[in-house]
Amino acid sequence: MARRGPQGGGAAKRDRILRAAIRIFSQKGYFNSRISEIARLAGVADGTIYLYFKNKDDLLISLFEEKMGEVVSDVRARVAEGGDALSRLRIFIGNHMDLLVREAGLIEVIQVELRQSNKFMKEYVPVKFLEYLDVLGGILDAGKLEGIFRPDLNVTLARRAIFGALDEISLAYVLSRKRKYDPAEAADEIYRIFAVGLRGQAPTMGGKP
Amino acid sequence: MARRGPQGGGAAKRDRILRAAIRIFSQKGYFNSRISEIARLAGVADGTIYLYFKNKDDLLISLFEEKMGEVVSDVRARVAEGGDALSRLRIFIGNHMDLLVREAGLIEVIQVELRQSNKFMKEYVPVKFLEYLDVLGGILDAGKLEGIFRPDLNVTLARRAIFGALDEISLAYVLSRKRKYDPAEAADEIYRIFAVGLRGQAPTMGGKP
Amino acid sequence: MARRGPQGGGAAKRDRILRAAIRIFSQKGYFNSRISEIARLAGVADGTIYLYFKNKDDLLISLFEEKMGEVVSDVRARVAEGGDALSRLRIFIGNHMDLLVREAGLIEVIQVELRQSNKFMKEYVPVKFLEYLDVLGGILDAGKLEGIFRPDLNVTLARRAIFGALDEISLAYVLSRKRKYDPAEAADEIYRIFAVGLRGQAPTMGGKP
Amino acid sequence: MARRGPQGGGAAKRDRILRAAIRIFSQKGYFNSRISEIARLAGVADGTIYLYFKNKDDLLISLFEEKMGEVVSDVRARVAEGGDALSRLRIFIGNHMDLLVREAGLIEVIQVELRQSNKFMKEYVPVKFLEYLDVLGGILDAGKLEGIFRPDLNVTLARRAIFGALDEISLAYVLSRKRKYDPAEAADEIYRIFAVGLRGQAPTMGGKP
DNA sequence: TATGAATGAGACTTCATTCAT
DNA sequence: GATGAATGAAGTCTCATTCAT
Repeated sequence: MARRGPQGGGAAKRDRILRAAIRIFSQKGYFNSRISEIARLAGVADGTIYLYFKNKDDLLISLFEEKMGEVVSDVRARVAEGGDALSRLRIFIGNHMDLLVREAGLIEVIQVELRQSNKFMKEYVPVKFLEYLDVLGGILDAGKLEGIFRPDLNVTLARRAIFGALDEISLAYVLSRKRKYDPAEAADEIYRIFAVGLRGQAPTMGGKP
Repeated sequence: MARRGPQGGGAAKRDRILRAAIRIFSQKGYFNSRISEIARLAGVADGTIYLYFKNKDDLLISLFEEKMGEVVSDVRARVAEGGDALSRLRIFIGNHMDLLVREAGLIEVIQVELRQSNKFMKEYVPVKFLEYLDVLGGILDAGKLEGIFRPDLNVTLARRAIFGALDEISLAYVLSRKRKYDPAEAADEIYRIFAVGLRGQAPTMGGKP
Repeated sequence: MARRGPQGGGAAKRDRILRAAIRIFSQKGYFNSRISEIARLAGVADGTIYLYFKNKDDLLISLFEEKMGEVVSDVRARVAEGGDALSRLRIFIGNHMDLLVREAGLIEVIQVELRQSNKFMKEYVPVKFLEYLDVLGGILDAGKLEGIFRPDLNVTLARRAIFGALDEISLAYVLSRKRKYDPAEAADEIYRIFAVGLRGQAPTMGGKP
Repeated sequence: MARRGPQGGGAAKRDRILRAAIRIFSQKGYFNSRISEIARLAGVADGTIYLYFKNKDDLLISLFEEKMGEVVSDVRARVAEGGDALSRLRIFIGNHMDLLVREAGLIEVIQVELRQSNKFMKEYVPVKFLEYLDVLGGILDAGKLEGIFRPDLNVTLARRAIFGALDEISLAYVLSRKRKYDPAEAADEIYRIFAVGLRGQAPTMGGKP
């Protein structure tokens, strides 16, 4: 998040580089992306990238943190507009699926690369991602207090489950060329499942359990 | 030294290479793994790997397909033991979380690399992964017929949602050194959420919707 | 007329750059020194250096010639104060070792970089260095005329030998952190060796020659 | 000195690389030499160099230590042939000047690069160079015991002085295209100076001291 | 089959130098 | 004159893959 490199007018150039990186990383993946390609797309010389970012890793991480930071701020504001926990959950889910359209490249990078980075970049903690999860956790906690979700709900697990569901569906959407379903409809279905699922008791099973 | 037959000895060697690849890929990721390191761990020469696999990509894909194939066969057999859709869903979920313990390395590779590969390896269709999803889809379809899940449930989406939830929780488990929760307990919680969530109608929201 | 760069106020800036270059070159060596680092230490912009010097090579050579020029003028004046060749040799040697203290950085640069430059910079002739050697050669020539040194002394070789001895001892002094010996004492010892050595006949050897 | 890289047949290749490095380094200097150029001259691929040496630095240092090691062994054997300290000093000096002819490239590299490396390569101690100085120190110590050199001679300084004289004259020889003097004659002159200089008392100076 | 030394294309990154302001 | 952001050529080193043994 630290602004390295030239100030002022440079900010626009820095942003051009970040956008180019999103585009290239999302198309080819981090390891298959070439700095020279990002530079070309950003309309700068290769070396210029190193005025704004320490190295290729730093470019990826800056992209995560800064762009994800914007996403987090945005979803926070949107969720705050909601009423009870259910309506806020609805907003959160709807917003997530909507991001697929609004911020396609960024989402693709995050989905594919965040896992790699999480696991293989030493010393990298995905702060902004954890904040995003916290927004969801806050909704679930509130829902328990409001009596909307069952009191013994494991929020830590549940928020991961919801995020995982959203993320997987996003990925399927992103990967399939055919775009079989509509993100808004998908948001509805996911909401229905969790709105009910977080509230009630499990039914009894039939047959050999 | 008496040489083993080409089949027997070779098959064992091939498997040693695959196991070594799982170990190294899961620790460092595909792009950070070196063929020479896999060879060393497998106890063969670098060149030997190319007698069994076309190239590094092929090693990863073979690993996906073959090992994932075993996982699919296994879960099919286990699920067949169940009674109604709910009990089979319970088995599926329990089995998935249990894989984290039984097949730790493999799961880590699949979680992290499958996304990359899905997106960036030309011409690769993750057949076995889709079969795994089909097992889940079969359970959901049956549940609808059995009247356990609501009739308008979008199975295509729901199976992705369930898989995503399981996968994300697995990932969190794998990434956290602390192992905050028990896979079996996590399986219970996930089951409760979906068993209920797949059945009922969404409640009405309060506040600004 | 021959003056490069800006006039007046510029001269001070030019000197700041030269001093900074001495400091950086002496610490890191020519090839490991960065123009940007010299600029920072001199308190000017990178580009400013190119207003006063043609390029990095020119900066090094200017440094050699100008600073070495001062050293030569200075030693000439000091030597002129001496009486016979021996006393002038003593002054020359004492002055050289004293330079280690008075002009530490410059000496380090000359010792280490002059060799490189001598050999690898096309078209560079270290004029001032040769003048420095000439001062020494003049003393030896005079000594021969005065009958203090033996008449068949090869002055060309001897002046190199004396310079080499002084230079090597200076280098050892500069390189060792411990500063094992005192430059003034070292000057005494060197003087003793050469004062005697330049005069007499070699003794006969014993054993297998 | 540690033998890295392939064994056996590789030793010849390793040596080809070292010889090529000596040639290129001596012609252009370390920093102006390209790995690709050394590889070409050695008749190997660029990457092959890295099978035998860790990096470019390691190539230079290996060259110093291994080749200098041979020089030290050799001079030790030659000096042991001598009788008293004077005759051994004569051998040492003669051998040093003779190296200029026998091992021209190596000597050039050592003269020019050792200074750089001494000063700027962290953690590098020129062990073999110090051993070479020790051979000279041993001769001087013996000479004092034999009563050939004066008893208050500072051996640490004197051996540096002798080495410096030899080194500087070698450098001048190497640098001058014209080859003004003969190494053997130069050896004679240097020997005469030190054989006398190390023995006697300094004469008194005339004039202003 | 198995080996592993050798290959060489190509990536990241640095940094002297330029030039619009 | 002074600046310093921008340039882009070029070098070191890596590593998947090959092939002679």
